[in-house]
Amino acid sequence: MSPTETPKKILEAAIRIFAEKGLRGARMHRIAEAAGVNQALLHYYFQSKENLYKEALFNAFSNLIRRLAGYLETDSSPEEAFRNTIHAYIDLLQDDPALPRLLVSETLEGGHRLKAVFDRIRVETGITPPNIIIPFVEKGIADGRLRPVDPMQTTVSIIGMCMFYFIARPVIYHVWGMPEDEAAFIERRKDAIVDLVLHGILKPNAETE
Amino acid sequence: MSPTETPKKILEAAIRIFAEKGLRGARMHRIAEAAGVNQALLHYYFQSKENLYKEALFNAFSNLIRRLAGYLETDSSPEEAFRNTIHAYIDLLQDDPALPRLLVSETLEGGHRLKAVFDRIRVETGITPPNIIIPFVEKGIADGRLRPVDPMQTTVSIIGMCMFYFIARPVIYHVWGMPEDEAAFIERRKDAIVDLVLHGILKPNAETE
DNA sequence: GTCTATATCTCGATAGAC
DNA sequence: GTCTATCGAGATATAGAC
Repeated sequence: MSPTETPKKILEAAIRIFAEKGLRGARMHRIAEAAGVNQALLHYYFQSKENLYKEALFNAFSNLIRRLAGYLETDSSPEEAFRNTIHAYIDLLQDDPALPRLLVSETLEGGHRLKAVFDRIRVETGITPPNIIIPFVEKGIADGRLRPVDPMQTTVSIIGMCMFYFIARPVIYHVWGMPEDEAAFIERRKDAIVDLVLHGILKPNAETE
Repeated sequence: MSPTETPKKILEAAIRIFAEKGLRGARMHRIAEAAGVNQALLHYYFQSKENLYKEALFNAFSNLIRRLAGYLETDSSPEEAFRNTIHAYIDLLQDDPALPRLLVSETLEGGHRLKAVFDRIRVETGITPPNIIIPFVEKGIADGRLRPVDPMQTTVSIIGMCMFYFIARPVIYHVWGMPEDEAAFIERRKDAIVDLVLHGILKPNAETE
């Protein structure tokens, strides 16, 4: 295979395995196996497990942030902006189940590596990840279409509702049973979040417009 | 020390360390150290790390569920019921930071042990954990005070908003800075969730009553 | 019941041939 | 660049004295 393919394959396998098992649960020989290469090559290209993990985090998240920022270049109404944001967020998480798992397992480790990753994303792309939503809330309040809610708390609530499903999925399925059709379940999840958020923060007289 | 004290101290230390480091990150000798006992005693009382972990999960969660069920024995208005539930939930998580970390780290491991724990809680206490919220939603809809929302989706949203803060705390603090006063921050978090939920699901004409 | 000492195993990392 | 072979650290678990 072409020489530059090997580190790429290692990185892809690493993202998958780290997402599945977490930093401490992941095994270097499993990553090598998944990438179809020898274990010694992981160290040849990435030196240590720690460093491979950091590279995996950066790759996974810079990808997400870039794609999310693309969805949000819109100056439509608050209704449309929130609907689009929530749909985009859930679609991205659904496309790539590694992301919420990586985020959560790294957060449990203390989050300091994620801090470095966000800083690197900010430097390389100019985007400050969670500040994607806040301007929409502030603008909506200034325009008098949203009630005067706390923009930051609203952001945490929206991201929390979107992510929590992907984090707690095994537990949710155990409690209420595995849905017959998971795609349909996720569509209902989107609608429920959009419904709750719009009724929750739009000014009542603006809701029907 | 009294003989029955030792396993109790081990269990308390185990809950703390497993919550901090996760199953794979936790070290038996650290648990022994935190409990102030010899490492061999962990195996004397609990046989294996796996078994100690299961006992830790059961103890932590049966405690939470019992306390939460206590808060909810009320037949007040939907406004009060939701306010009380959200406040109670966040208070419990704040009192015991181990809980959300245990929940999440176990979910990342696949959640099958948590499944067994929930089953055991149901058998021993008669409570089905997440079904605590659903009856309130159903009753509110039947009474015509809530919009016809999906009770299960609403439950997932509420629990998600409450738990997500405790899961993502290190990341939130990195992005927006550590709050000067965390207790005040958490109070604002409660108010924001109550505000969003009540405006989000109460029937408009019922909101002002 | 509680301790010390140690067996056994697994993993990350590296040396060195090709 | 890629492989085989292996080192050495650190982990769980147990044997056996007290």
